[in-house]
Amino acid sequence: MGEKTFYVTTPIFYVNAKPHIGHAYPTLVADTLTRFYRQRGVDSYFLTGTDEHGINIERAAAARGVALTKHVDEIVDEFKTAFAPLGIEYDQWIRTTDPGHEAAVAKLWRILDERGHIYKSRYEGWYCPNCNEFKEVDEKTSDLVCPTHERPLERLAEESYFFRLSAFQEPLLDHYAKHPEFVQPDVRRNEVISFVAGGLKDLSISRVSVKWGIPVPGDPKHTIYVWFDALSNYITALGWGTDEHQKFARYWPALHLVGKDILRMHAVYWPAFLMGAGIELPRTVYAHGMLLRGGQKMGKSLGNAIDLGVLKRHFAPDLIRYFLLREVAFGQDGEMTYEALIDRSNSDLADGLGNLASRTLTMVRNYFDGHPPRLRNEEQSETEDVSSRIEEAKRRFDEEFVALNFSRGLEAAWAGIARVDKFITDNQPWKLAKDPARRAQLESVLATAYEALRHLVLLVAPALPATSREIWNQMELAGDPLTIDPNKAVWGEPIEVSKIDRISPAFPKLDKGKIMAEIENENAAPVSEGVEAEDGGGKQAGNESAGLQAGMPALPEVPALPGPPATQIITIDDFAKVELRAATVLEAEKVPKADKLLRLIVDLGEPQPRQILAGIAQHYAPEEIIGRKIIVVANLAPRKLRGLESNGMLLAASVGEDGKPVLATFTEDVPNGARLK
RNA sequence: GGCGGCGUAGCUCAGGUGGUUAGAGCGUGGGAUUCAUAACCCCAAGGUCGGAGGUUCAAGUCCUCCCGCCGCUACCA
Repeated sequence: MGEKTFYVTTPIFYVNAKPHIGHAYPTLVADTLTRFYRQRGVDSYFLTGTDEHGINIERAAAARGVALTKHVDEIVDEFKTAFAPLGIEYDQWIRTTDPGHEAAVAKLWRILDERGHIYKSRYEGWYCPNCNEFKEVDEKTSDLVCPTHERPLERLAEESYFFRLSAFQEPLLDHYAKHPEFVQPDVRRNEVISFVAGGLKDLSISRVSVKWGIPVPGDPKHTIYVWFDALSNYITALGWGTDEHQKFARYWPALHLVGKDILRMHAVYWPAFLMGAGIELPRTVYAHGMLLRGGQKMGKSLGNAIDLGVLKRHFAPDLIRYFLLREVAFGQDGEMTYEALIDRSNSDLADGLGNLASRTLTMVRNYFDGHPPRLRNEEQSETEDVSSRIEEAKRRFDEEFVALNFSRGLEAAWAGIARVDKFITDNQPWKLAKDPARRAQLESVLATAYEALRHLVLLVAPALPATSREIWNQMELAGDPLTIDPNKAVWGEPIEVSKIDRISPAFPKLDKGKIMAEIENENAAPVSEGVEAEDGGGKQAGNESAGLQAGMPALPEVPALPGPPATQIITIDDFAKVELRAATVLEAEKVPKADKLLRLIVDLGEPQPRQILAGIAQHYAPEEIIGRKIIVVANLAPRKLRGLESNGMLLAASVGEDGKPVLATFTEDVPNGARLK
């Protein structure tokens, strides 16, 4: 290990959703990495936590009729409770409501202000409370819903402080160029560079209409933008900006694990803030992929979410962790299904590592009365290959884990396991055991197998902390495998061992049919356990990047209370302003050079047919829409799109993940121009 | 539309700077074995390496075009 210290962070989780596998994923990875470095003697620190400010939290608490602090406390507890059984051992759980954090964020603000990176202006535009982001939408034509959430946007016209993000375009590009490791994987770096090269606008970093947050220093009617608040956690947690900044000096800069959906905040905004304040940038922002099911993001609306509650009831924590590390290429999207989980468990863990331990220990117990034979220095050309393969596995494992290629690292370890299995089969110790004359050979074979297993268990310990300890104990070895550096374990060195007697499978074989049936039963009759619920609405349930509020769904239904007011209530007068009319499509054609646009000529019962444009070209061919009866918003302000004027908007349902449009129509004949009310 | 990436055995994927019979794991089929969680070990698929051209003595591996996916971004809804 070259590094002197290691500091890893997960996104901090936005407390308006229940914990789910999407939160657990980067957290398990961070935990594994921390164990990996720590096992190798690197001074390591693992930070996770919760993001608790913002308008959404404010509203959710209000909807529940609960005090804000009580509300967030309860949800934080839920997160901690959900993570505990997964074997996650973080060093610190930061909360953005921690007083120390709030003070340090204010300090960061003051520094940026003093250095001239902040100015006061006025913001007018549309805001998505789910993203906590301002959206650029065209109000004349838009539905005014957030493109990622399909939730209504909110109109904001208020005084706001701005961060001079635009001034950091060149410094950022320069940094990306000089530090290719700063944004990973490469694909993501390309995206970030392309985004920044496209020009940066100054960033609104305060809100006056939000109270639940950190006040702007010197201007308390403003509240600091939640992302500014949240991102700062990575340094405030270490005591930056306070008298207690030893950890900051010791551990910064960090490896930030983030979901690819919140990459921009981490790879553009965050380093710009830090540059502005003259603080060293993170070492790496690594964007991991999303967990998929059936090729699609997990989500309740699709009914395909993998549920933490179900996972915990049926599968061991080590298996969940191993699966995510081994099956999913970190940095790429990955499929996660219960079936695949069971298959991995059976083939890799039960038949692989588990069975190797089992057969080795059983023979030691049966042939050597439980006392593992040790290697002798005599000729053992046959075993030399085994030891060199194990060393190779160790070397590759470390190389890949440092590069965050967990899947490949584990592959290397398993190649080592296969080599030992083959060695045992080739040498047939069960036959040697029947011939007293070949006792020495038997000893050599089992000593080699046992020694190889010792090294392999050490190697995989960060990925299988609980079960590696279990196997280690069954091997009757002294100490804790998670505190022994595999690279310092010497082949054949003297070790402390006691008599082996209790042997039991560390990874019992899983009955796929049975487990799948059980899971299906549960899905049919959902068990009410807090941690498993996804949100009630929106398309973005389960899988969004853990935390930092990138599209976290709103709080799930609270018992005995109606759901939070995700939609604005309007009066009948508001509705009356909208003039909906029946119409018939007379002509339709694709608009050149536009992916989604169809140009329609519609009969609204008016003297002249109208031209309207509709963004449905990806789902409706012009010919299949001609002649259809549709519903049009007739009094929408005219709008030019692609140089063509649109005089109205057709109505369509937005269905599914990608908002596929389905045209609204009538089942009975309706004259053109008939008003809907 | 712009930028980036992908498309290799049933499935998931490896295949720096072009060069022997294109690989691995899983699944499947056959064999061998019995120490072990019916596990392990051995053998097998004969895959137009998305399609079409081109460069080259030689191309999954370079170039051009096309098709199909995906991401970011713009436009749009």
